[in-house]
Amino acid sequence: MQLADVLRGELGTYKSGDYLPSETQLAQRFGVNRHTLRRAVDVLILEGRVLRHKGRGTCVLPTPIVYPVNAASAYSKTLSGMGFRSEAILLARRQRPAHPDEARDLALAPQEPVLELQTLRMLDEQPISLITHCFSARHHAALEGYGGGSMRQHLERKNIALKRVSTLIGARTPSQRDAIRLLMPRHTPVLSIRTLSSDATGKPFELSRSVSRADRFQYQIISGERHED
Amino acid sequence: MQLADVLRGELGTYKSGDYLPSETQLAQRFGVNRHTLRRAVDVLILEGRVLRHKGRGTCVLPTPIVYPVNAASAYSKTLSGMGFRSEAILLARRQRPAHPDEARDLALAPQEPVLELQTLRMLDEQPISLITHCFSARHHAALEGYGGGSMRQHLERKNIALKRVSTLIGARTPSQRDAIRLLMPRHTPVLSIRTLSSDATGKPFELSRSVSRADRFQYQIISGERHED
DNA sequence: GACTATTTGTTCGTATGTATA
DNA sequence: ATATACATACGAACAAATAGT
Repeated sequence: MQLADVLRGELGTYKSGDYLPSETQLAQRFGVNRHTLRRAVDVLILEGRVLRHKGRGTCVLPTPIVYPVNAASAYSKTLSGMGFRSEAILLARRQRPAHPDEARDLALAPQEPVLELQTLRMLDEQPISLITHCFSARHHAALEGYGGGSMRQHLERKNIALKRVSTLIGARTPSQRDAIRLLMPRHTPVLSIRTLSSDATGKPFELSRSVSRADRFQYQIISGERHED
Repeated sequence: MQLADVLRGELGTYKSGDYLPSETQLAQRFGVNRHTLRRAVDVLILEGRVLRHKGRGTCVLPTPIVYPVNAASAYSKTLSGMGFRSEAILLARRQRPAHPDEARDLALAPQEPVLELQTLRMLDEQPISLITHCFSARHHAALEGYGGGSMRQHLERKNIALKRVSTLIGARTPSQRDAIRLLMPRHTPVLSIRTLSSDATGKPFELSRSVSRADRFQYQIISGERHED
């Protein structure tokens, strides 16, 4: 822990992307065994400050900034208002049969086809959230033109106004796939948010599941306002 | 990882509270070095399944169950309605000068005294949340009789109806103190929730900060209803 | 209370495998 | 093809906490 403290203090002398001196060199410099040094670096990895690459070295990660995200408005609007470049990239679009719980929440027949869109939300060039939107395939026309950007804005252009019905917020460590796509260590917690939204008629329309880096993302709710996206 | 899988599979053969065979014995049985065995056990510790005690051994923890908590009503009510014994224990009560951000949120003069109450919320004998309530010391009379149980109910008996103003939800790993009080490993994420509530006149009254085991607690928001505790 | 055996905690030395440049 | 750097494993020793005598 002492060694980890020293190393953590020295991280500021590197630029993000820099590689630390090799384990052998650092171990020699501090007069400890390479194992001992590795265990100290393990702490920094658990904290998400550095990343080890076999055969290459240990590189320094950018210090994350925490962005509070207001639940009352769309992601993009809040964030761009704060002067950050917000971007949403469409990663995948596919059609598949609904899972039992999806069918229940979206009021579909079991196995009825759903349209699944997966987007990656970036903030200041840094991945923040991985969002999976799930709609009944009946609505595929409304989602035809979507190729990234704000999902809510896109639906508004199609004259569909969504209203949040329920939100479930939890935290966990990311799956390996999620960790890779969010460029984060597996040991750093993520906020996992699941929302169900209905259209103007009150019928369930969209089920969204998102995974967000908790070290860069906080969920804010201002009461009195309605929270939508 | 292979060894960890084997060990995890065998955990079912122990009762919670049992101690595993010693590291030397297990290492010998699997034909690996003690280090290797320790690294496998590290995985189970990270998963929160076992706990190591120096000089004593490695004991098996009870498998946690996840209880969804509806944010729209008081903790206690929702949970007791589900048939779980919910309990809130008063850990500490003290008066101290307000921190700058507390003074800001509660609209106090800098350094003005605040009353801090810390409670531990248990569910089925298991610690779930650690809550720090913070009030202006001017309200000490209203909190005189409180010795545990639902804070909201207590204030209602004093004719104080709180209204949630804002909620900020994040996730992180617990501090050592928090991990100890929640009887959880430091590597398992916690939900950290910060709320500001005002009284009927709209003046800020209570600032609460809570830390909850994310493996046993989820935050649910049902729209349309007001979310209060 | 002192002593001893047991068990986990930590560090070192050494060797070998594997990915990368 | 080679050197470098991280990944993994083994063996040994000692420290520190615990439990029992």
